[in-house]
Order: sequence, then C-alpha cells, then structure tokens
Amino acid sequence: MNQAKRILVTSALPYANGPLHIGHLAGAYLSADVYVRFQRLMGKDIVFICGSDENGAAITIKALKEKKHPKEIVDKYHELFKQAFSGIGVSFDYYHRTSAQLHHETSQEIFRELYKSGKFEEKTTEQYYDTKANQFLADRYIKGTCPNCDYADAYGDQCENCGSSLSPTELINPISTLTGDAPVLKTTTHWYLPLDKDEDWLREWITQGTIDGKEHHLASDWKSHVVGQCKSWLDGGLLPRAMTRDLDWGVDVPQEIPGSEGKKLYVWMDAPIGYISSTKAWAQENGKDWKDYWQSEDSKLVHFVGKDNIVFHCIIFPSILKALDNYVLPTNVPANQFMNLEGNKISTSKNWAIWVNEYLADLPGKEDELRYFMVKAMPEQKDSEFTWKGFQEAINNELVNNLANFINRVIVLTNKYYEGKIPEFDDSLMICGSDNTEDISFLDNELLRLFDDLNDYSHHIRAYEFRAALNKMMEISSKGNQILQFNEPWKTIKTDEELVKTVMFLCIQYGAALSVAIRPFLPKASENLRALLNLPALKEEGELVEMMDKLALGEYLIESGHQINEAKHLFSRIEDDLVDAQISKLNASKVAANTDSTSDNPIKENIIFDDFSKIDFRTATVLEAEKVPKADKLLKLTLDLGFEKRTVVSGIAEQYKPEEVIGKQVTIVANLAPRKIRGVESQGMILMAENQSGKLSFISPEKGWEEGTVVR
RNA sequence: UGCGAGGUAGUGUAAUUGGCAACAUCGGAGGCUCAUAUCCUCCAGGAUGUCGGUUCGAAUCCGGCCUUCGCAACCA
Repeated sequence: MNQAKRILVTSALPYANGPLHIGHLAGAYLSADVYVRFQRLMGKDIVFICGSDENGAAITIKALKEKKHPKEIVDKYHELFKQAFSGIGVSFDYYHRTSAQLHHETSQEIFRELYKSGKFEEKTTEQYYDTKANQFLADRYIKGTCPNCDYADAYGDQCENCGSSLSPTELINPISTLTGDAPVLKTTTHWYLPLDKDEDWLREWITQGTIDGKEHHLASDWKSHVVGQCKSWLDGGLLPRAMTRDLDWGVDVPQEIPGSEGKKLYVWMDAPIGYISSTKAWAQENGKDWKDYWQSEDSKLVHFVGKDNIVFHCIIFPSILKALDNYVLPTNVPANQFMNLEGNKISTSKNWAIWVNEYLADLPGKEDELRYFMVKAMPEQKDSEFTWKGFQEAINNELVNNLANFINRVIVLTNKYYEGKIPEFDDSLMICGSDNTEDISFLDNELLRLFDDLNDYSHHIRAYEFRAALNKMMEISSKGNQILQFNEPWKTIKTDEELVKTVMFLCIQYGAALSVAIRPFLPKASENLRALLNLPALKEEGELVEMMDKLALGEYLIESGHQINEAKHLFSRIEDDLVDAQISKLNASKVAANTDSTSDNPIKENIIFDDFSKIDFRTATVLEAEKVPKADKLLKLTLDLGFEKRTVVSGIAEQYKPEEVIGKQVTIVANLAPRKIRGVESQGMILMAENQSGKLSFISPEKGWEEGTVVR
C-alpha cells in the first residue's frame, strides 16, 4: 500500500448509559491515542475522531427506570466521558455526540442515498408489541417459557437453561419485561441491508486485502483474532440486517420515505456514521474538507475498537461504506481483547471495575501512571489482567527506578559539574558504550545506536504493537543508566574531566530523545521533562521525525552551552497504603452490588390463595443421579416420593456432581405438567434458592422427614 | 454441539519462513555511591496444557483430548 497522505483514526463511540472504566481505555482509547500522538510527532496529517453514542433502546429504558428524560441521561454521561478523556489525556481532535443536529442530518442523508440507489430490501414481519409501553420489543425484552426445556424465564433470543437459540414468537406465554404485560403481535416494515450479497467481496477484502484484485491493505497486518472472527461470521453465512427499528429515541428515517413514521435508524447504522458526522463537525470548525478523509483514495482509515465490536467495523459498516460507493474502507481494525480486573471480568452491573472518573479523583496527578500500566498490560492479542499490585510494581520498578531515576541522575550531575550548562566536549574521546563494559565506542556511534532504537520503536507503533514500543522506550532509558554506570563519571571526574564532559553530553542527548519518545505514552511526563531540559514544549508537529533526521545526520539534539533547569522528580513511588485502599474499595463495591439484590428481582405481583393452593409441593429423596449427555447444566434425577418414584431433570449440573446429590432430601413441585428435556421426560421441578452470583442451594426440610410429605 | 482466539520459568509477556526457548519482574550473589534503598553485573529458575503423528530437527506443521476467553440484548 502506498504511503497514505492522511490518516483518519476513530475510537469506538462510548455508549452513553454508564460511566467509562479502564477496560474501555485499554480496549479502544489509549491504543488509539498512542498511535495518533506518535503519527503527529512523525509529522503526519492525522485526525482523531470520536463522540458519545446517545441513541437506542437501552437509554430509553434506563431513563424510564430512573424516571428521567433520555436527554438527561445522555447529557450526564456525555459530560462524564469528556472529563474522563481529557483527564487521562486522550487527545481527540473532535469529540462529537450522536444527538447533535449535524449527526441526525448526516445519518439521514446516508440513509436516503442508500434508499434512492436501491441498496435496501424492504421486509414486513410480525413482531411483539407492548401496548402499555407503546413500543415494539427487542428480543431481549421478552421473556417466556422455553418451548424446548420448559424453563420459565427464557429470553426472546435464547434460553439460558437449555442454551437453545430462540425467536420471540416461539416462546410460550411471552411477557414484556418492561411492563409485565403479554405483548401482542403486530406487523412492521423495515429496511434491510442484504449483507448476504456482500459475502464474496468481504471475504476477498478481509483475507487477501484486495478489492476486485486491487491491493487495499496488507492482510498480514491485521490481527489474527480479527481475521479469524470475521471468517467465522462469513463462513456461517451472513443474513440481511435490518437498518431500522421501531424506537422512539434516535435518528428518524427521512420523512419523505413512505412508511417512515415511527422508524428510527438502528445503532449499527447510526453509530458508525457518528464517525463521519464527527469528522464533518471537526472540518467545519477547522476550515477543512471532511471528504478528503472519507472519500479520497490516498486517505487511510483506522478503527480502534474492542473485540466485541469487530463485526460492526469489519463487516457491517464496510458494507454500508461500500454500498455508498465513493467512501474509503478501513485499512485496519486493530481490535483489542478484554482486560480483566483482579481475577474477574470487568462488569458494570456487578460494579466490578475501576471507573476512570474515580481514578482521576482518587489518584490526582497519576494519569501517566495509569496510561503506562494500561499499555503495558494492553490486551493486544489475548485477554489481559489489571491488578493493583502489578500496577504498583510496574510504576515503582520501571517508571520511578529506571526512567525517572536516569533523568534525575543526568540532571543532578549536569548541575553539579557544569552548573546546568551543557559542556563543550571532545568527540574524539572514547567512552564505554551501552552494550558492554569492555566495548569502547565513540559518541557518534552511540548516537547512531540511539537512532536505531528509536527506529525500532517507531516500527512497533506503526504495527500497532504498543507494548513492544513501550518496552523499547524503557530499553532506551536502561541504556542511559548503563552508560552512566559503565563510565562512572562520579569517579572519573577526579581523574579525567574531559572524558566526563563527553559522557554527560551523550546522556543529555538520551534525555532529549526520551522527552520526545515518551510523549505518546506519557504526555504529562514528557512535558515535565521538556521543562527540566529547558526545551520548547512539544506541539506534536513532526518533532520526532526531525529528531531522528538529526541523529541520522550526526547532529546533536541539545547543543553545548544550553542551560537546563534544577532537578525535579518525574515520578514518585506508589506506596502500599494507596493500593491497599483501592483494593478495599473495589472489594467493598462488590459486596454492595451483591446485597442490592431486590432491584434485579422485584417481588412479583400478588396472587390469591387459590393460585397458591394449585401447586402441589412435596418432599422427596434423590435415589439416583446422572448427567444428561450433551447438556452442560442438566442432571437426570430419580426421586423417591414414598408412594412412587419419578424422573426429574434439573439444571444444577454445573454446581452439583451426580454423586453429591444422591440421598439429599429436596422439595419438588409434584403436579407440574411433564415435559421432555433433551429427550428425557421430566415429571416435576426441584426447588432451588439462587443467590446474586448464581449459586444454588436446595430447599430441604430441616428435619429428615419422610418422603412425599405435603408442603404448604 | 459448532466456530474463532489463546494455554510458554512463581508472575507478566517474546520467539520473520520448523534450527541454541528470549525479555521484564520476583528470588540468590556481587559491584557502584551521582541518583527517589535507586543503578550495573552475574546466577538460578522451563519436559513450551496433554497424548500421538510428520521431520535429521517441532513452542512453531497435522490429528485427538483437557482448559480459558469470545460468538450480532447491553458491554472495550
């Protein structure tokens, strides 16, 4: 692929119904920010675009629950996002929002264009409608009895008990989770994008990197898990996807299109178009043309996303862009995997997370520290793990002991020996190089080595290998420490002052190089280091490429005679009590979420005694138990009710081994209509108590009672 | 069940096309004293999840198994 003239970088639009946590940062924002800052330092024309995703059903539902207008919800999170991003130093060129007028117009325009050029298929289907809530119901908002296993709380798309995937119309006795009413079927018409027709070119584009045989990108540059995931989708066969929904919060389908009333654009269409509208907003305010970035062959588009977003950015959005004809397709989608936290998955609903806004408040001035560890533990190829202990160790061992210490040594010595004025020196003197104590080298050689390291570092970032680049950066700092150690200026100063000048001059060049090289990862520390060295602040306008040119030509980064400032620590140690406090805070929040169980399981509607007395509860003892083949969760139990024996299938296999339950006394519903589950007829249902974390416990008579006793 | 990505020193990660298993940290020993008890050197630590196959040679290629994560509601 030819060198692109300009680069457009996007980070996934955060959904405005919850705050930002470190997993988000690791997934799509820090990686993008490092990449963008680096390309700016290389003098590239690059634009970094993002914005809040503020449409869709989840926001209306949250608004309904909190008795607020959706606008209040999205405004709140939009502000929180902006604060979090600016606090942690994610340097968007433009941060937009999908509730903006410009976004609505842009989305409608694109919809109109696709509609006019006949890219949509119109289909009419029957869907469940909640007459009380006055809206169509997404599959997940419908519950009912599973037709396969009789499980009472199956969702409209899937039964969590038997694992079968369902469609809402298959459910027995469907119920709207919004109002608890039975929904009614109603016909509705939507516009579909026939993705099935895109399979061939998508496969060629993703696996070969070509479009109609013409080179688009290097397929080997894409991450294996991204390509693998896409192939999996393609091999499974793509289906036409609806691009519209029956919603009341989002972008209207353009009015002039017949049947548009009450229809909104679906998120898959709406959200990625947010990238385009955000670019437009940026262009308007900066006197640029957005089309240069979206409709020009010599522009490169890179989407930074988490792994859950791969399908949108590699299949659905490219299909939309391709259908529009004149738009560029992404050159790469360097998706990251997930970051776990202290051994568990990050979970918003379980409140198991480090919230970015809280981090900024709890550890003020430690933004670069978080950035450093986030990159160090970035889930580039596989899931990774954040631990506070690991965070503390990385910061203390690497940022404080190595990097900050090297800088401090150089600055203290320069001040001590030369009153902070970079000395004149003799470049013909031989010094110890960074690679070996025995190896004697000239200063110019050492500066070429520094160039090589910076070059490696650059290659890593261009290849989206941020962790490798971070290692390289620390390697440069280590080499600085080695040069000091091998040459021991604090000793040599007593015997050979001229040699010390050459060594110190070299170390100062290392410091200057680091002040630029750390910039993408550690913007604040970079700023502080520039100030210590009394160098002009970085504008991220080609400073790195200029510096590397100088090194390649044998020029110096700081000249003799330049005056630097007094030493000041770049980073300070993170003490035990700080991380201990954060760990307790995390554990406390988990407990709080666990005890708050009534919110998820509200008490059901009242029933009358007659309803209750219809159910025949009995005690029973488990005689035999065996696993149901090809089912993870099911045990086939033989129960003794005293007057008869029965077979009951129960979804407890994940927590109980067959041999553990034999002999246990349980309570069952004895008059539940029999139902076949995985080919076995189940004659009843065992009662289990389930806690917040999904753990099960039998409901057994307190005293060993005889079998078949009535329970009431 | 199927599909995709993983499984490598205690921990976190590397290893272009098969060719001496590398780096950081932790642990042990030594050196230095400019520096935030920091830095530098050396040592130790591994049947590369498991079983089998191809090969002169396998972490790498092939097959079986075990295991972790993910697979279009929300969520990076």
